[in-house]
Amino acid sequence: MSDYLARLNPEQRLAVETLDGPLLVLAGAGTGKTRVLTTRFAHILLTKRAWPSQVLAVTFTNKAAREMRERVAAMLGTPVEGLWLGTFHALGARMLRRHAALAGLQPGFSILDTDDQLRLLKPLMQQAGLDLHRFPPPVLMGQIQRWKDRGLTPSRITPAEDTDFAQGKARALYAAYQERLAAVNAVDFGDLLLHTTELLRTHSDVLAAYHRSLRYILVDEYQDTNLVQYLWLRLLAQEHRNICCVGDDDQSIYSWRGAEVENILRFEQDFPGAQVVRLEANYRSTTPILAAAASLIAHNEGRLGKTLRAGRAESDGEKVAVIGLRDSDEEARMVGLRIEGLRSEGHSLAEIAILVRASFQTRAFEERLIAWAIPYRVVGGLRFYERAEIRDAIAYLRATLRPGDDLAFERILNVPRRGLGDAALRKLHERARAEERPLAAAAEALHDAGALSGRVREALASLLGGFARWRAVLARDGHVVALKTILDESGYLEMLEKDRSPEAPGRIENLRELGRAMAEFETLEGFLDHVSLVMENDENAAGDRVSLMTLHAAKGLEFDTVFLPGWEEGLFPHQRALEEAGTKALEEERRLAYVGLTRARTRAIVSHVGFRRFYSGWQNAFPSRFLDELPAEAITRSGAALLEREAALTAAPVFSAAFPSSAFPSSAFPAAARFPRVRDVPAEGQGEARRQRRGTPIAVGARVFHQKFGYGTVTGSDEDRLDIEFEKEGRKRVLDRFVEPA
DNA sequence: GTTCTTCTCCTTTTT
DNA sequence: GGAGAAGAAC
Repeated sequence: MSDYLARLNPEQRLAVETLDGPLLVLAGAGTGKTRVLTTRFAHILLTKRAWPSQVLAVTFTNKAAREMRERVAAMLGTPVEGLWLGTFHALGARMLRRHAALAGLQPGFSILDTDDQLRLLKPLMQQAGLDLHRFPPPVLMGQIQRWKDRGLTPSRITPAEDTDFAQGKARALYAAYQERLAAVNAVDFGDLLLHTTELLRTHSDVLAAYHRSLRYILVDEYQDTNLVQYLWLRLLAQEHRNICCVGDDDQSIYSWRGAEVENILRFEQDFPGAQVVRLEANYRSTTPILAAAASLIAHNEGRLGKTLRAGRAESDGEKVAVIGLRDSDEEARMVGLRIEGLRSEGHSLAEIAILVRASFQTRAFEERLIAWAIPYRVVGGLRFYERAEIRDAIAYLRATLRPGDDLAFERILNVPRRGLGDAALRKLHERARAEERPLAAAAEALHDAGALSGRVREALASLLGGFARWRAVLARDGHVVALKTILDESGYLEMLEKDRSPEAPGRIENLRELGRAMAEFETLEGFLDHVSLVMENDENAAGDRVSLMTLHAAKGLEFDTVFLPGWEEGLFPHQRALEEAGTKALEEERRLAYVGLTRARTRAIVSHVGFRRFYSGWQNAFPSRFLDELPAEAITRSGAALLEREAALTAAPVFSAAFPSSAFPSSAFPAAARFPRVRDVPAEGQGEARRQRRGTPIAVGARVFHQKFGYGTVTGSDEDRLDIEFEKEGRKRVLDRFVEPA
């Protein structure tokens, strides 16, 4: 027996050695999921069942892909080339480049970011005569994305599915959007899988070729796949059926991004004859932490069912601490103090994490950690390539490389400011549309025709001249030199150098970093793909620092000590989940709590507060229902009684709509039943004066007078606002106290 | 065309 | 509270 197999427990070994036919590995938190995946991969190669190029291994994050690549290489003792290993999107992009023509694209297509997508969509919506205030482009973009997540091309959408947006205009706009994308030779993230799946569906020869070459399929985090990813996998696996999906239905936390837990729940029906292996021995956490997590998640229905059992020898340990505090400032202080304590006991800061529900919570902790000089890093947030200066630089490169890349051209047309504003852009668009040419070509034509005023003409000439030069530099000296030249000659660098804001030096440094990153690529094309698909922001990655991140970002990580602040109704579970009908959203929140607890190896500290800083003011809060779902024997509670008394003493009878009563089933929270839910704490009561003004309510349809706008008719109302159709001024929304009955 | 002011919004965000 | 967008004023 090879020694890499000997290192596995029996269930892990079964998961590695069951190579023929469909296999679902249900891997609970901390049960060695990554080890199983990488060992299985290496096992396939070492037993010569397939060549590296015949295995498809797919993950969700670049990090997971990188880790798998490294660990497989380590097991084989040699770096492996030619693997189909990567994220869904990276692999989709790779396939799509191979068969671009079949999807109506050229192989050099661009991959758009969110900004670009909206820039493309907006004008289409305007052309359709939509009021962009009533119908915000991001909402439509979201609808289109959801369709793409479900593998729906415009032609597959039925009218019945197109009722949510602007009286059924979404489908047509989606079709127009796809046409525009093709016209500028671009795709968005969703397209990487949508086009590829569509292509495999309709070109049996292409599909057959992949069936011949890809003999084994490995899928990580299967519970997070959406429908189009599922379809893609099923198409690729349908011939040989050697598909192994690893996942945990209890850790499905991305349904809002289109993930369908049903994929994992349905696996045995989708792949008849599938075998299922459960990994239940947890090697990560202590008994109390496991008990707390297990008891919590047991409140969810519709699970595939796993029971984590302690796999560690020294698995006894500290109970989970549940701490109630007065307010969120005190919570931050408590966390900071405890971190200080751990540090002085010699614990490494890198083994400590603060996991929050919503990103705004990080700020309070950051302030505290800064004040006490505790090094920390915020994980997540803006990725490197999402920064404005990086996107600008890339837009310059794209526009240089691809003269037809309208979106890139438009992005930098007036960055830095060169007097080419909206008016000039509109002209370019008109010309471009009339002649069906790219913006840059239209610009050239307009310029040559002498149809522009002096200033605009000069600015445009200089920019177009720049592109011509930069193209030559790119061809002659390569992309790194081209970037430097562009940043210099376009005035972009100068703009940043003149910028006195505190961010400016960092931006310049980011651009240098971009140059360094580019140097690692042979071609600009290769680099551009890398930057939109793979590049991440790993500054601050090194060093002994506390990690601060959202629960979502923490999935897959583990720490000795985990702080879980903000376990309060309305925050966690989040208000939106509470308002939703049914229990689906609430169960996802619970899974998020489960993910949080199971990140901890030896110490978990859960906290909740009575008053939380919220936007400008304060809101009072009540302990999360999840706290009641933790078993008494696995936790120690402190501070809760104090908290309740405090709430009783200070609560005032002001009701706010922010936390509807449905959030607080009185059975679960006696305190909540007795006391009002939410109030503004800042006592000096500025809030009151406003509220008392409610005199005679003004009904819809009433004729009213407004000091500034004159006479009008009320067409609608919302809280203390009235929508009024004014005779002179048109429709406006005003505060009710400024109008009087006419 | 740029700059100042006002209004509006505020969960999570693997690629 | 604070960011970002839209509108008004320059």
